[in-house]
Amino acid sequence: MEPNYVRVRFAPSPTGPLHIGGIRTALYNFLFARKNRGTLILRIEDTDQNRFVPGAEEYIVESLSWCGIEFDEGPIQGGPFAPYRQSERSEIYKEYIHRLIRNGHAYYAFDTEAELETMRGIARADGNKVFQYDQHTRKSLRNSLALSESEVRTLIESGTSYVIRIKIPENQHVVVRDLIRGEVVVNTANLDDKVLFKSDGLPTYHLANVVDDYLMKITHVIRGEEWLPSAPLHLLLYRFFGWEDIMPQFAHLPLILKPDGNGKLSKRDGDRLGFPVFPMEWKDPITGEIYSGYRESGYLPEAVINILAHLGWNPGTEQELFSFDELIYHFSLDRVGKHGSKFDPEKAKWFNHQYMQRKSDAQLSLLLKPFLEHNRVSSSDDYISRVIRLVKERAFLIPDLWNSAWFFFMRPEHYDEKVYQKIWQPETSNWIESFSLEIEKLDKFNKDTLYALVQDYTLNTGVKMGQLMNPLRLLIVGSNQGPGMMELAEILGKNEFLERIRIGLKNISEPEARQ
RNA sequence: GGCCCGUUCGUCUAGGGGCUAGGACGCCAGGUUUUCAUCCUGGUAACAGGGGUUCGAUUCCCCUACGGGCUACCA
Repeated sequence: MEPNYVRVRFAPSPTGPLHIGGIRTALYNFLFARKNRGTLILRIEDTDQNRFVPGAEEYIVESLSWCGIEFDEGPIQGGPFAPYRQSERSEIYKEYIHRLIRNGHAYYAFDTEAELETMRGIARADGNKVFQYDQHTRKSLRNSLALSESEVRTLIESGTSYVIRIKIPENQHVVVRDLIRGEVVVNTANLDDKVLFKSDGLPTYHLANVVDDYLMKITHVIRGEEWLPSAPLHLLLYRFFGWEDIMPQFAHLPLILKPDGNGKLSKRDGDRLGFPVFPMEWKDPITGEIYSGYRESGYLPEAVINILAHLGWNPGTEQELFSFDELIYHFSLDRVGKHGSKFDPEKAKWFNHQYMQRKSDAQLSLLLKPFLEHNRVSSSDDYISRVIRLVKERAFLIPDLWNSAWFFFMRPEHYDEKVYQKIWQPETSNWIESFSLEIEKLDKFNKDTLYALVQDYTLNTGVKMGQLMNPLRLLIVGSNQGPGMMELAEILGKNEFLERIRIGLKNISEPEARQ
């Protein structure tokens, strides 16, 4: 492997669906890898069997793939450092944890959950303090540092369950160099003796992460800011293993925050505030709850990627819209900000609108077709393209394509009551009737001939443009919406146009035909 | 509570010792349009506060306030 080769990993835990914060972390890793012609690895961190959620790993893989984030190594594609699922690597961690014990950097702790809970209670009672298992308290607890060697041996041999904790050194300054934040200095007096190895025989995140990043030759750890507080612990582990000079560089990303109020974005925010927080719809296998996704809401993956890319990073120019390749070209860790950003659902929609406009008519037609099928209507490709051309600029999300074009494929089933009340006058029916008689006489029916006809009619009768056109629209589409009448009429064709007028005129006076 | 990180328009952000503090979303007002949208033009709006350093600080330093993260045999 070349000395400056970049290897990064995205390491989710399959405890549920990945929300857009996780997607963004994956995206930045992806962009960084591609930018530096490096390797991107997917590693599944499933060392907590209690939090395993069926379907979560598949969900993660599929949503990343929907976003266009492809991995070079991982559980599916394999690779030289397989396996890429931590649950399949448990033997490896045992070897390393014992190395730490032999070197005096880790120790056995036999304290039960109940005992620790008691300690927490005592600390709380004493001025609302928080109990910490650390250099100040470990000597009075049940562990191999406080107990005699024979006591420890007896405990282990009798099958007493234990965890293995790191022995944090006393009063040292640990300096973590972060690509985004600069130097972060922490005194070990504030660090606790984190559990490295659980009583179930599996490592915790801290150990597994460091060991795997080392074994997989990771060069840069790009992860969320929630990991910054444990970075000193990780650095200490690298040091104890003797890997400090080859350990990866760290980059802790600022978090994505709720649009309203405070705190980091969480899974419930989406449906509470009316926007998706997940890339794809997710059904909770236990509660059956459904969380909406960007894909199902009608966002384009390239728009989602762009939205996410700009949440925390900016190119330093005024360019806002990027293709995937442009993103790769421009991306750089030193243009990632330090502070969290609130997610703005409105701007997300605007981004999607921009990307919709950049699609070709053929591409948009493809996006419209499922709606046609769903409504059991069909049309020629040419007809669909003409419709698309007329309505595309109104589409912010994919379903808007159908919502603003359905009347090209179906007749209205009812007429908007409010619009009717507003525009329908006693004379209206007569005007429309006489006007449609004129239309019938038309040899060539298109937007130009129709417009000329309208001009003549209004001129000759004194009926105002709006007095004719608005009611006409109501009869044709059932509301006051839609593209220009002439274009609309031309696409519909003379027969369909007149037919809708006939049906409409017959029905609209019936109150039950209006809604 | 403790430790750590952060703070430019409502939001996403650019900028950086001397600028009319720039852009985008939103919002408001005009224009285009027979409608609703789109679109175009314009407008509104920000350097958290207090001390330093300096000829000069929004920019550098300190303090405070506020916000965020972490504080599990979860990641």
